[in-house]
Formats: sequence, C-alpha cells, structure tokens
Amino acid sequence: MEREEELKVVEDYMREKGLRWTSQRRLIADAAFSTHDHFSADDLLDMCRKLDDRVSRATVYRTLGMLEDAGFVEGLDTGDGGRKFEHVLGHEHHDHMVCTNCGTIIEFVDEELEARQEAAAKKFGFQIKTHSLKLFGACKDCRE
Amino acid sequence: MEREEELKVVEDYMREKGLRWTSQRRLIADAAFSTHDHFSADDLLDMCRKLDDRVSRATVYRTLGMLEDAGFVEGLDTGDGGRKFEHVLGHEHHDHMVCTNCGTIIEFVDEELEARQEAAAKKFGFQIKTHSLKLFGACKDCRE
DNA sequence: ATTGATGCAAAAGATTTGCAAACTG
DNA sequence: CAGTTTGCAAATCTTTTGCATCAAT
Repeated sequence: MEREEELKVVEDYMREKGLRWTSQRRLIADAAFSTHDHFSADDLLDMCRKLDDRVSRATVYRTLGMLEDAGFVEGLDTGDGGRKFEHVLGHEHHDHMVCTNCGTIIEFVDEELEARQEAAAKKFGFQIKTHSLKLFGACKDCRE
Repeated sequence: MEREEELKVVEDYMREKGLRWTSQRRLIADAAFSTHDHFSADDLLDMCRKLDDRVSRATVYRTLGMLEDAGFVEGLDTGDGGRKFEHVLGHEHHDHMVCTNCGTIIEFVDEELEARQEAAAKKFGFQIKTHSLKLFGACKDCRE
C-alpha cells in the first residue's frame, strides 16, 4: 500500500469518527508510516520535528494513542518500562524477539507456531482473535 | 512445594551467591510466594507492610529484581507502562488465553509450542530468557 | 570489623493532564 | 462561530539511585 493511500485510510477513519484531520496528525501519521522500524514515542517526535518543529510531545502521544486504538500502529513493551511502536497497517502479522540488553527487536514468523496456537486454543474451545508472542533474551551480539 | 521449603530455596540461592539473608528479603519473598495471583511492586509493598512496616519501597524493588533474575518470580508488562509479577517457583510455566469478552484467563502449556519457540530463536542466534505468549479472543462460553 | 543491605528522599524516564490560545469544519 | 485540538509546563506514576546508617557474617 502506498504512503498516500495509507494516509487516506487514516484520514477517512478520523473523519468517520468525527475527529479532525489536522496538520500535526497528518505529519505524525506520515512519520509513523515512513518506516517499518520500531520507534519510541520520542523517536517519532524527532522524526516529526525534522519536518516541522511545530509539533509537541503531547500531541505525538495523543495521536499515537489514536493510531494504536485504530489498529494502524502497534505498541509493544520493551520489558524495561518503555514501549516501541511499529507500523502495522498493510503489513503481515509477525512475532518478536526482544533483546533485553541492547533493545534490538527481531521479527519472525513461524507457521508451525501459529498452527500450534490454534490447536491449543481448540482444546479449550477458545477462539483466537489476535495474539502476542514475545521472546525476551539476548540477541546474537549480546549473548556472552 | 511448601512455603517454608520455597523460602529455603531462596535462602540457599542467596547464600550461594554470597548475598545476605536479611529479614526484609525473607519478608518480601514470603509475601511474593503467599499467592499465585498477579501483583504489582506496590501491592507487594503493601503485603509486606501488613506484616512489618520496616520495609522500604526501594528494598522491595531491589529484592523483586533479584527474585526475578533468579527465576523465582516472573514479571509481565501490563501494557500500560506498569508491570505485574507472579509466583513462579514451584509452579509450572504456562501461557495465557485471555477472553476479551468476560476477562477469563486460561492458563495452558504446550510442549510443542515451547520447542518451536526455541527452534525459531536458534535460527537467529537468539538466546531466550523468558517469553510471553498471550492469545486474545473469546472463551468457549463467550463465542457466539 | 568488614562489607553488603537498607531507608530515605531526590532523581530519572515515560506518559498524561489542565488550561488558554489556535485551528478545523 | 462552536467545539476540537494544540503547546506548554506542571503533574503523575513507576522505578532507580546516592549516600549515610545499620546489620549480617
């Protein structure tokens, strides 16, 4: 999906909800979608300010919250009290390995893993809507 | 495993590491093991203070960190910046299915799932210390 | 006696909030 | 215009840290 197209999706969502499509919301969404790297709220603030320094930290947090609620962006705990976000709109599902030493995040997909989850859920008559799998530990550069 | 026995395990661990077995460490470990419910650092401080109010918040955090490092207690991010801990010593590892309708939490274990995670990590040279798998959806009483 | 552990209060980091001013529909 | 949204700074919340004092070995 093109960047413009993604922004349109967000704009439509906002308008449908009766929310206003302001220049800072557009800027923040644009920055958030500009990469598939994981970014902190502060990283996002920096990205925005490179383009236009009339964006406040508060607005970044407020907008990020909306994007997360809408499912356009996903926040993940880094295990040390912080959170990183990632661009989800238009991207496939994947799980994460989080290095608790350097903070690196590795994305991976394992079909077998997905299948086993379904199997486990079936045993309990549980219907999975979404799931979150995070492996915490040391990445190959940080293990001793 | 009996409570006394669990405390002995912790005491032995501490002594082996050359750490001191103080009255507050015993108190904190005792409180942390008194339940299998999830508790925050603050909850734990309260639990401790009901028994003896000569425990400081700082010591609770410091001790909780050790118990976590030792694998006696496990911390989980609550997604809102906070963390909850749970008694793990003497309890089997398990993952969670969370019913987003009624809030029921089902604990489950699947050996194959555990094995696949290790396999996936190995591919990236990643060393797993802990992991968190949560399935969100509808439990059998809530699915339509 | 040593040396690690504690308590306190201050510091730090991340996120939220109150409010007047600025902007959108 | 009315009602939202913004920026700023102050306020929260959770966790960590410096340091003088206290206690375990």
